[in-house]
Amino acid sequence: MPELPEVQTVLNGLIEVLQDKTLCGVESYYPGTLIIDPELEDDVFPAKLVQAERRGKYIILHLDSASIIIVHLRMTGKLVYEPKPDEPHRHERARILLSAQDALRFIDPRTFGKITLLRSSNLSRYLPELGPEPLSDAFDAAYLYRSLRHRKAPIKNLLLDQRIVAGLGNIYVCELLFRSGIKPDRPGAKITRKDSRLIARHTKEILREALALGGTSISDYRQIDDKRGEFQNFLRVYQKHKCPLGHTLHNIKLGGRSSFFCPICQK
DNA sequence: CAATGATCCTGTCCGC
DNA sequence: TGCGGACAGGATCATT
Repeated sequence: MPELPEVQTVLNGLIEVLQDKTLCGVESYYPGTLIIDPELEDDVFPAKLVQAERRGKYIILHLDSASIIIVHLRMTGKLVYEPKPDEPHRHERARILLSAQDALRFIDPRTFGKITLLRSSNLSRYLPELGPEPLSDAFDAAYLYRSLRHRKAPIKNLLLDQRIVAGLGNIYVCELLFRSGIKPDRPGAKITRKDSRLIARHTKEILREALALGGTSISDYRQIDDKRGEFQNFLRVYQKHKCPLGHTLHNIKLGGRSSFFCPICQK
């Protein structure tokens, strides 16, 4: 459930933690969590972090050894800084080793998360096709209208498609559609120019609000120092029974995801 | 190409 | 009290 605000918050914490640290290696304790590029050079570690960025829900760590670490938290992944880690925790799937015996633990009960270690020049090969960042100028009403006008899938599914816009997940899509007054099952082709403006505006608005509060902590998500985000206190429909006006909410499955909406406020 | 559905996985919750 | 089943969902793959 980490979406753009949660991933960005983790990245911000990671930049703090990795300041002046030397990365010494990666270990994995669960098959499939750590992916190693076959073309990776031999002498990757020790290495310094030279740049850390986020693209959609992917964290991209550029090392000075012409290599990159990509982290994807998926559902339940957590990065936890530990000055003196002992034996791997029950749900610890991998570990990024730092100087002076400290480490970043990758805790992931449901095991969907991935850490990839690759040669820098192969980055495009290891990142899927991703649409524009929702907070960038490229994500505007005109772009959205063009992307949706010939599609008959529900708007909810289309906004979850990372090829259309990168970084949204189930929680924020439910919330931004409520704010936009649009039912989640409306076909993309029925989204007007005016609706596109509402979606673009509310997407940016809600992401900025959530970023300012360190994200939404539902179930497993935590910041790198194990603090919760606070945006869950401002959700209006996700996992709620009534909208802010007191109307009873509906919950339908779209693309296998629960989709909360108000049958009165959303058209 | 577009749309849909299954799949992966385990902690948690619910009903009986 | 215990157990079986439903549920949570991001990305990928298979099918139509």
